[in-house]
Amino acid sequence: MARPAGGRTLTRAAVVDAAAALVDERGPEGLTLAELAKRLGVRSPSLYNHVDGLEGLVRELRLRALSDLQQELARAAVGRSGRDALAALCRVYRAFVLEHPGLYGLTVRSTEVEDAEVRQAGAGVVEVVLAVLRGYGLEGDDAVHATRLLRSTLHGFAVLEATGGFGLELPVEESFELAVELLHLSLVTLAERAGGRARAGGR
Amino acid sequence: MARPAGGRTLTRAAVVDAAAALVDERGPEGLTLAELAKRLGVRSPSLYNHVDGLEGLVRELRLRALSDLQQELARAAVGRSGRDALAALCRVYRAFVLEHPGLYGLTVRSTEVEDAEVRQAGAGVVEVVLAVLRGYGLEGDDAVHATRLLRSTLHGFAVLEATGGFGLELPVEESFELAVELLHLSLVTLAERAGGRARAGGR
DNA sequence: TGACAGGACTAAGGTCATTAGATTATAAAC
DNA sequence: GTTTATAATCTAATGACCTTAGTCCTGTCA
Repeated sequence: MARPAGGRTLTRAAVVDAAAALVDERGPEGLTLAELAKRLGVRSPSLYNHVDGLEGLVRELRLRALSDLQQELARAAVGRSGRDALAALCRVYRAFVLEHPGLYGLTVRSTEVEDAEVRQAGAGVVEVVLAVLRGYGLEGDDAVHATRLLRSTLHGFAVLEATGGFGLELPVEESFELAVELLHLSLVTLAERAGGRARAGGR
Repeated sequence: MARPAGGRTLTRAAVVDAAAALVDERGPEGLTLAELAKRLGVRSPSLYNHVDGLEGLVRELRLRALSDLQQELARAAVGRSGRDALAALCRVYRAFVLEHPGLYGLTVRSTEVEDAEVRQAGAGVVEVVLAVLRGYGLEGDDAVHATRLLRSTLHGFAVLEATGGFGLELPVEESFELAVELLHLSLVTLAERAGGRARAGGR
């Protein structure tokens, strides 16, 4: 049988779906074309008809992760502003990483080559964060600084939690809510300062 | 030649040294026993005399990374307190990750198995952070929450920066200094609240 | 001087990614 | 309805890598 009889053939989306499930289940090490093919009931060379090798597959997963994350963040932020928006954004971010640790982990891998599409997908996520910060009255350089801080905290917290980095008995939930509150405070402070500078004549 | 003539033989430390250099240079993907052996002028099976396979080597590197990081953090924090200590700690943390991205990256890998030694090495790092927080008057649960926040921010910032996650022209340096300042502010706020709760009778 | 232990080697097996070439089912064209 | 083309699958084969088993040499110690 050189081609399946049932009329049904594999599709790129199906491959990426299965790969996403696999990497979340087994981690980055467990993401192999061999195992993926086995799950799809196919031989590994067949995957090359739908995906450009392992590297291409990872790229595909990265794009999907960023796109999904952006979508969820946007849905959480819409209709809210200020502290509400921040809290919703943070919680969704954390939940995403905890639910899709493997997929999210691929996001970070150093982009050796300049990949415009991946970069743009990343920019989409940043855009949502920026929108929330606009609710604090932050613009320009301050907004960029704040975005970096926010992303750093969220990324760091979620990754450390997902990899078991918080080894204590104290509930992680509380730590997270406190972190969000302190972030809110920081953003308010930053916005006030920026406002002060503006009123003083932009110096 | 089944054994080198010069009387000089390989040592575990030499293997780990070379591995650390390799992973910083080529990233986690580039860390292979084959390449490592080549650099050490030896065949790959010979490495098994000094290290327990690739997995054992990674474990060794993880221990070294945590130990080195703890040492550098401790040296930075000693003799300082409060904001000075915090700033020094943060800068050293960031510098460490930027100088040893590959080595540091191994630190995070999910510890599937409960490895007491690795966990203890991680606890050593946490200890230094806790010591700095004590300078803010933070103790108990609050100190743990604060440690989590601090580690999250530092980890997130450094990793995002090291992997090229901050793709803009705005200087990362400024963002970092601002983040440290806002962290300081958050810690002060948290300490004040804790003090207030204590004076109110522990409620 | 002779045994022994440490450390390097060769040989070999297994997993994986990847390429090349053969085969066939579906779909389009006639 | 038959023919042709395309697309997707397969088998076979190569090369990188990790790992184990077993051999051999060198330095040390009794």
